[in-house]
Amino acid sequence: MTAKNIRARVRDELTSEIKAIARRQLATEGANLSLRAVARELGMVSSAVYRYFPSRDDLLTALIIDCYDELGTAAETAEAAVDRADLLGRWLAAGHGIRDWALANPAEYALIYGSPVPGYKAPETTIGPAARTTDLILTLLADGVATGALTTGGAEPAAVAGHGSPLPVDLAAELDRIAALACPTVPRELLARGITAWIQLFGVVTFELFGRFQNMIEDSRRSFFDHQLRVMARHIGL
Amino acid sequence: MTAKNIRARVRDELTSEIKAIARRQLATEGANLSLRAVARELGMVSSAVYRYFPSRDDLLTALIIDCYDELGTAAETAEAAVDRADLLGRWLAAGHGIRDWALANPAEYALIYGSPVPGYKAPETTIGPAARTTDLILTLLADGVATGALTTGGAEPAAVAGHGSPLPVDLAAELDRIAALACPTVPRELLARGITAWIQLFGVVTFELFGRFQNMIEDSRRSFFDHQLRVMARHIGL
DNA sequence: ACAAAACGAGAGCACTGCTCTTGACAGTTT
DNA sequence: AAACTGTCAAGAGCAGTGCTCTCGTTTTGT
Repeated sequence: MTAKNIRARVRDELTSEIKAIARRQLATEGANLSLRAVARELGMVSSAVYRYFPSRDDLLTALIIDCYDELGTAAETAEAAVDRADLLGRWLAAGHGIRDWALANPAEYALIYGSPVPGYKAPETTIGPAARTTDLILTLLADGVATGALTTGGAEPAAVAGHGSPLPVDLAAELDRIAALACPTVPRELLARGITAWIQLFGVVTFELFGRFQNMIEDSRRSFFDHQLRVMARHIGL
Repeated sequence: MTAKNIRARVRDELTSEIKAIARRQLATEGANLSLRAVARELGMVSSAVYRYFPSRDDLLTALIIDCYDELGTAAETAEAAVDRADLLGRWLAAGHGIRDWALANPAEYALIYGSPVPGYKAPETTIGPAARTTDLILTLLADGVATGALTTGGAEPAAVAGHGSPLPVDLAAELDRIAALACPTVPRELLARGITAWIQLFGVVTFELFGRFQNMIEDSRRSFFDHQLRVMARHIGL
C-alpha cells in the first residue's frame, strides 16, 4: 500500500529529474539532446531511461508540454495582475510576460516556437497547452467586445478608423469559422487585427531570440518590443 | 594550364553536386543532415567529402549562403518587375516573392530563418547575402522618401495619421544610428514602421511554414498573407 | 508465499562526425 | 623521360548516438 506509493513517488521523482536534466542540456545542445548524456549525468545507464520515456521523441514531447505550460502560466499570471478594465495594460503585461519568459528560457522557446524537428510530429496532447497564450489574447478581445471598449462596426475609435484593408472573401469566411468556435462575440475584422498583433508579438520575440536584431537593435530591445506592443494595441483599438 | 582548369572545374562540379544532394536531404532530414548519407548517395566515401568541405558546419554554411542568395534574388526579381513608381506594388511583389520561395523551399527557409543550430556560429560571410531582403525594403523606403510619396513629418497621408505611438528616446537614438549607416534619407519614424512591416512579413511566413496556422487559417493562407502585406503597407504609408 | 510486474545493468546493432593513413593518379620540374 | 609534388578516394578506426534485447534483482499485488 504505502510501498506502492513509495514506488510511484520514486518514479515520479526520477521522471522529473530526467526532465530537469534534459532541460538543462537543452540550453547547450538544443533540440538534438542526447538521451545517453542525460542518463550519464543521472548515473544511470541509457537503457534504464527508456523505462521512463519510451523514446527520445516522447521525452521531447514532455519537455514541449512543460514549456508551453510554463509560458502559458507566465503570460497568464502577468496579465492577471492588471485591472480587468485596463485592456491596454493587460495586453502589455501579457506581451512582456511572454518575452520575459522567452529571454529567460531561450532554448525552451526555440524548442516550441523554432523550426519543427524533422521527423517529429507533435502529438495531440501538445495543442492544449500550446493554445493557452492565444486563448489569453482571444479572451482579451472578447472582454473588450463585452464591455464595449472594442468594436469595429459603426462608430470606430479614432485610432482605428481607416486602419483596416478590406478582408478578402475567402479570408472573411475562414475568420468567421474561427470566430464561431473560438470567440463567437468577436467580429471578424477585430479578430483579423488580433491575429496580426499575435503574429507581430511572437515575430518580434522570435527575431530577437534568433539573432535577427544583431547589429541593428542592440541596446533598446525592450523599448522596441514595448513600442511594437503599443503599435499593435493601436491597431486593435485597445 | 588547361589541365589545371579541368581539375578545378571537376572540383567545382563535385562541390556543387555535394551541395545539391545536401539540399535534397535537407528537405527530409532538416538541419541535422548526414555527411555520410550525402557521400553514400554520391557513391563516395565519407572521408572523401571532407576534401571539399572541411566540416559539416562548413557545408551548412555554404548551403545557408546559397539559400540567402536564392531568397534574395527571388525577392529582387519579383520586385524588379513592378513599375518603380508603384511602391505598394513593389512591396506586395517583394513580399509574395519571399513567401513563394519559402513555400517552395520550406526546409531551406527553416535553415536560415528557423531556430539557430546549437553549436553553429554563422560566419561573417553570411551577413552579406542575408541582408539582401532587408536592403530591398530599405531601398523601397528610401525611394518613397526621394519621390516624396513617403513622409512622416508635416502633412501626413490620411492613412498614416495617428498610427504611430511616440518612440521611446533610447529606441529613437538607435533608429537614428541605424538610419545613419543604412538609409540616411529615411526619417526614424518611417524606419520604425518599416521594421514593423519587415518583422510582420517574416513573422507570417514563419508561422505559416512552422505549422502555427493549423486548425486556424487553412484555405485562405495566400489571401491572409496578402492582407497582412496590405495592412503593413498602410502602416508604412505606401 | 508466489506469480507478476517493474527495474537497472549490460551487450549489441546500425548509425553519426571526424581523423589518420595508404595507395593511386595528375601536373610540374629537372 | 624521370623524379617530384600536390590532390584525391578509400579504408580503418575512435567516440558518440538512438534503440532493442536479455539477464538477474527487487518490488508489488494476490
